[in-house]
Amino acid sequence: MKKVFLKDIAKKLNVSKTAVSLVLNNKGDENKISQETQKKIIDYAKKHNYVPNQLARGLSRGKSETIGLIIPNISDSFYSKIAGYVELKAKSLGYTVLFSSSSEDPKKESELIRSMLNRQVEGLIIASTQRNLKEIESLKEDKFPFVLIDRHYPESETNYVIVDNYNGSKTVTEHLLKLGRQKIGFITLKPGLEAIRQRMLGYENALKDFDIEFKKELIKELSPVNYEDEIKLAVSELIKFPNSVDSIVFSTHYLTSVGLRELKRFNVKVPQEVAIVSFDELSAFDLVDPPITSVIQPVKDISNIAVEILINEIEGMKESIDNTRILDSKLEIRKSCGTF
Amino acid sequence: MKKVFLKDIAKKLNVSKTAVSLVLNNKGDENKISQETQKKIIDYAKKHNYVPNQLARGLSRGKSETIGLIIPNISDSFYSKIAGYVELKAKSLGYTVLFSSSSEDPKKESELIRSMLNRQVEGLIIASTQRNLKEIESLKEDKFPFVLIDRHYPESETNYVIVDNYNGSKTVTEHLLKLGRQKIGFITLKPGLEAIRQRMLGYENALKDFDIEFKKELIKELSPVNYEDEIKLAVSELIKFPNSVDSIVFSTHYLTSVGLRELKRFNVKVPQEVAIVSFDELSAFDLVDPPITSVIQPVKDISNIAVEILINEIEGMKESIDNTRILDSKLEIRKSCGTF
DNA sequence: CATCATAACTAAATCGGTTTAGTTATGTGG
DNA sequence: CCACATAACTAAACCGATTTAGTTATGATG
Repeated sequence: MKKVFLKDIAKKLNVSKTAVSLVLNNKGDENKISQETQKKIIDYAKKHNYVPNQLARGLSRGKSETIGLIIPNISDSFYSKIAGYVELKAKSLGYTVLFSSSSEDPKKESELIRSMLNRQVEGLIIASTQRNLKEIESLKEDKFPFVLIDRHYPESETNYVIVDNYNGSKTVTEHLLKLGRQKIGFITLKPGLEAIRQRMLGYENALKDFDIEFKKELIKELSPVNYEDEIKLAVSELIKFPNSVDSIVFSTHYLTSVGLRELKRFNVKVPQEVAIVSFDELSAFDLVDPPITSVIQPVKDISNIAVEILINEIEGMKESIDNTRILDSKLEIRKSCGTF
Repeated sequence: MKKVFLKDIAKKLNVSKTAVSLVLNNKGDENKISQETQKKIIDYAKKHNYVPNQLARGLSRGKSETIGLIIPNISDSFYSKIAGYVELKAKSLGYTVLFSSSSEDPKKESELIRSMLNRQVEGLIIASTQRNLKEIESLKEDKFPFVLIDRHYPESETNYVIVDNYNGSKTVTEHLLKLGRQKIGFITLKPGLEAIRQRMLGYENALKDFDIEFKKELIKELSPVNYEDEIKLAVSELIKFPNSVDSIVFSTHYLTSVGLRELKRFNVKVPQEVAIVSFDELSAFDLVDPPITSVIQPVKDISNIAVEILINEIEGMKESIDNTRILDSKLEIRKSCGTF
């Protein structure tokens, strides 16, 4: 089964490449190609399974019907869900998605942005490392369509779709406080990320509202590079004297998993001795022992809205929709923080 | 910051496009471009941040340094992990990966294959719906490089990397038998997939080896489209009289999650009343109540080997490595099947 | 009947690279 | 000093589409 090209069709049917191209791009009518000719072309193309070479198409049109999605890590369930929904939504609007993982490395991220631009993507959705302000600003300058998700640059005015990290974190911390917990630890990544900073702030202000003294020792900030090890130390320090926390807030699902594994290894009873809650969840968190109270992020909404904003902008319907969104998260109460 | 093109560089430096192209592709020496000229070009390109347009490059070379990965669903943690490892490995070998999800739809899958070919991918890694034999055969005919992963077409001779589903399933079933379980249910998807068929066969033969009568009623085959609902019925039928199973083998991690959720809703004690085991696991399965005994698939190996085979073939080092692999899975024993 | 509009097309430029098949200038051996 | 090799380049074709700026034939209009 040989590949057919535009010129093959043209030659076989004794028409010009132009005619074939126009017809197959649904521009036959507006260019007054006769119905017979159109039918002839379409039939032939169908019969021979013609599909245009996207590279040639993209090159000559300067377009590609493709958007890029840059995320820190496709293996992380949070981002893989986003990728799934973005792909679905984009496809429904006629776009293909190019994924790539930055591995939380700003340099790689900026390479990816460039590489995607070379591939003529028409827009980008980026869950940024948040250490590429320059690159982002330059996209903005070039008026290149993009939407930040999950993480944004508060110092720069861009499209973004994020969740309300502050309130999500505050709410879940308050939940612990209402249940009578007083010594609440907080395990998080070093706040290079605004999202993480907001989660920390939410935690702090919840304490404040309950007139509980904020203690620096109860906050454990892990370096993003090898937190696997650090978290073990962090957990053990929190549960021991003099900290002896009665509960821990974990700022990502991954930290929660690893942390809980540690708590179990130390034979700490959860939630009796130490209650835990998680910002963001894993699909099995309701099955875990104990089921983990989590702040659930509206993954589907984030994805859909981001794609909508982006394609809206690509297709030039300026300003027609709200292009900065802060979505609410949902507190799913389970047994890991005890009950009323 | 304006984009620079090849011809801009050529014009500015008073050399030909050819020279620039050759030099930037590391073919300066073999084409006897003088060192000065080379340096001049390289310096200018670096200073002005030149990056070649991949579409143009791909179009003219008929290559793209890109491979395609087609999986059923990027949101599924099994496939998202594969995607992550494939991306990593491919990048380390100089290739970019184009992902896409087929949603388990053969028609979509065959569209994706075509669409990827149009994008000039140089090879494909496919976790096929296994209902596209024709498409696969035609790839083979065209001598287009591809590797099947996770699912292969036993009736067709191709490259593939899969796990030993039969033995994995047999082993885990035997494990239940050794623990004295006798009425073992099996919940699976309708075996359109060879992998699933093998898992079922493993289960059956384990029973046979233990002289336990194989009962059709204990096997529940769900339709892949709305198993969410069907599984609830399946679980309830299995645990009730006259089936009253003492254990269940779930054939995918997703079925395990949903199934366990159902068991809990029925207040069935796991593993005391019904032991469960899972083929394939979720990252939190060790934290679940009870921790779930699982057959763990070597996701990283699958990915790495598939990429190696593929790129080996793309780069024409024919036959130098073994191109059909059946990898062993690992039985991770946890508490969901009771203990010795 | 000359003019103009319109229908129905097409030739050729273009996108931004790669690659083939030269060309020119210089040096070397006989 | 001529023939030839070699170094150091370059013009132009090409990849497979899209798109601009025409062209031709026909029919209507005044």
